[in-house]
Amino acid sequence: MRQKNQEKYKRIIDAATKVFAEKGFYKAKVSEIAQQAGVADGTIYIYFDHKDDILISLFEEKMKEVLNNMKEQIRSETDPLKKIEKFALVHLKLIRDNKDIAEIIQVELRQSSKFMKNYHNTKFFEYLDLIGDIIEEGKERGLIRDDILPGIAKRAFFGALDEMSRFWVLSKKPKYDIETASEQISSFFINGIRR
Amino acid sequence: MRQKNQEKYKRIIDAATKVFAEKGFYKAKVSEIAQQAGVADGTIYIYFDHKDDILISLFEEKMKEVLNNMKEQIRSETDPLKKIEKFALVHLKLIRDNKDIAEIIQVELRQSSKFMKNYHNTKFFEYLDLIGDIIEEGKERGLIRDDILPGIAKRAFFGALDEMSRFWVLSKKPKYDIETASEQISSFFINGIRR
DNA sequence: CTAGAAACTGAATGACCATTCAGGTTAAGA
DNA sequence: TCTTAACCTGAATGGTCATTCAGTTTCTAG
Repeated sequence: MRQKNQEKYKRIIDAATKVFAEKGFYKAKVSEIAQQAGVADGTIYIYFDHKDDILISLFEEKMKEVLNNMKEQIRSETDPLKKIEKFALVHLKLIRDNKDIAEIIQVELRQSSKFMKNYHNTKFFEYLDLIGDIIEEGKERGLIRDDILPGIAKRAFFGALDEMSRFWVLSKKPKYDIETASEQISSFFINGIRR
Repeated sequence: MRQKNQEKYKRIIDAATKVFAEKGFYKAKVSEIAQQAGVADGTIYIYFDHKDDILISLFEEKMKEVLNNMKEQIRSETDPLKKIEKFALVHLKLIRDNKDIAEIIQVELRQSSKFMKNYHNTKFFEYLDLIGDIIEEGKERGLIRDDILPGIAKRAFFGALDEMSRFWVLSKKPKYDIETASEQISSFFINGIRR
């Protein structure tokens, strides 16, 4: 089923991305997703069990991409501090180039914790851990202060980037460009934690 | 009306705080808020126009408190860098002591942009600006680097704190205590931006 | 104490939409 | 060409609330 017509599955996911981003999960109508995807309402239920299931699948798909992409990009740097810079830049570029995904991650990621008490967003934690690992590495190499707690630092760094994204996603006219913001944020952070 | 029985108005707001925090805005039933507040369903509509209106009023009320409280606490410090430390501590304490409010600000603040395209959360921007102002002051006094852009820095700092809050709000067993987290975060940030 | 207004109540209404399913279409193999 | 299983369709169903409002209670002022 999800094998026969993978193309249709993707089309629904993409339609959902667009509709969820625009209206938010609860205001989005399944029929609108169907229309956007060019299929009948009922067809959605051949590919997904519930409306919830669409959102969850969407997350999984998109986060997988994001995660792989980020890993790839980070790999090219060897210096942990450079990796942090790279992370910031890639993250913000991702936001700029994929507003829809950004908006969903922004808004629905929060929602989802409540929305599905059981659904644990593993991929998101993996993403956070990319930062954690870089910090660990930096500590081992003596580039980062010993007293830094990676569990806090990774969240602080992600949070900083994420809040900046929110600003972009919500405002019409971006006030700062990606490069400036990513430089500033990684500079605060690197100066803040380096030895 | 909102004058006659201000006590009932508050009771509804408090009930809504509890219910929204637990279920999220969309899954929260007006009838449940009514029950929680000990009034009839219809009574809600004497005090509020729509369900939306409850959420917005709730924001206004709570943010007013938060804002005043923060201003008060900050005032006692004179050194901008100390103010930043204080801000972090007060913010995180607030989260710890008001999980319900925290959860709503966390989740619904995001939602609200989409949820009411027109509603501009002034109070939230005021809150952000508290940080912006501290940074400006620090720059003027030569304590903070000239190249720091307060518009970015304030968001980065808030984002860091906010992401940490999210972690607490969502996880059962807080891994770090407020004091540690606030020290770490303000230390990254202060070292990151100081001259 | 009494009339009228203001508040309050909660059952009834009606809109909205996720989900279903009876019937149609497509495609592949014989 | 025929069969039939897999797919797809979209109108109909049913459940869920937000919101209303006719009726009741409480308050106020004269």
